[in-house]
Amino acid sequence: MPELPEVEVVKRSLEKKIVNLNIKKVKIIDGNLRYKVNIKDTAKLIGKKIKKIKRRSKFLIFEFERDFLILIHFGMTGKFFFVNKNKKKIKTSFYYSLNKKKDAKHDRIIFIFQKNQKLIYNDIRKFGFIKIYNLKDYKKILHLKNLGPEPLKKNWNKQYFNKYIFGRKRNIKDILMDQKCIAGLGNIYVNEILFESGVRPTKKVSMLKDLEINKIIKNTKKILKKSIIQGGSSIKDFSIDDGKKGAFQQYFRAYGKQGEKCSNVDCNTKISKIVISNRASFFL
DNA sequence: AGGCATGTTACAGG
DNA sequence: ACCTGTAACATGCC
Repeated sequence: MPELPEVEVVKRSLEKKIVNLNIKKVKIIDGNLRYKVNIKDTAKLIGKKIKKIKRRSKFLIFEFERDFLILIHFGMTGKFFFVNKNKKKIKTSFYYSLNKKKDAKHDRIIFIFQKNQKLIYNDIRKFGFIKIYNLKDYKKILHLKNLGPEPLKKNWNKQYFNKYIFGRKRNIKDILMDQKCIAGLGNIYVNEILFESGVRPTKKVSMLKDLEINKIIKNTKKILKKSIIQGGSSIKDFSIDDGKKGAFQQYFRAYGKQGEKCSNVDCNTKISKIVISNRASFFL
């Protein structure tokens, strides 16, 4: 799925397209996402205007006037297409085939606005979800309740991290993947952050040196910021506005690089791949 | 054919 | 109650 940088890029793209548009109709083609989407729920949105789009971790939040909000998670393969007034279809996310017919096969939910503008939620594997909540229940949303700090905010810092890992026995990779510790990282960025920091993913958090912790904190921010500027990563194919592609994948130093020579100066070691907690991990 | 894939969460056991 | 590890979800690609 989209990790934090990709979701942020989608958020910025959608802000320019759908804020202040009124929902005229919601079409459910296949509501069997991670959580069932019902007509009864989507009917509440008819006639409502999207006032604001927010991001928390890998979640997107559309806020409507007064009463409702929708919470969106892309799972592994969720994405949006926006169809504008000229019927031009613009993808705002990643991971799809180059075959348009195949693509349309996975359109799941369609939000229709005035003048035939549409926002299409497309999801191959259907791990993603769209949930509707009352705005007043914001604080009760379980998905958001237990999330750790945003990596780009000040509360992702050494003091917090030291406190979090104190007494824990897990390895650093699992800890960074854990959304309760830090929200928004996934397998790709955790691999990149640890590689950049020179810390093996298998290292127990109790064994981390002060210097390593500093590097991990600093590189989290550095790598995520750079990726957002680059328009996120595109593993399959990814375009934001007007078919521009995310470009951060060309800066990957670890993810998917098994067997390749390390990119550090004067380093001839090949990158190896192992599986940790069922996820591929790349390191020296 | 079998393994793998950018993720979350329900559940079981300590 | 907290901490940790594992399986499950659905689909396509190599």
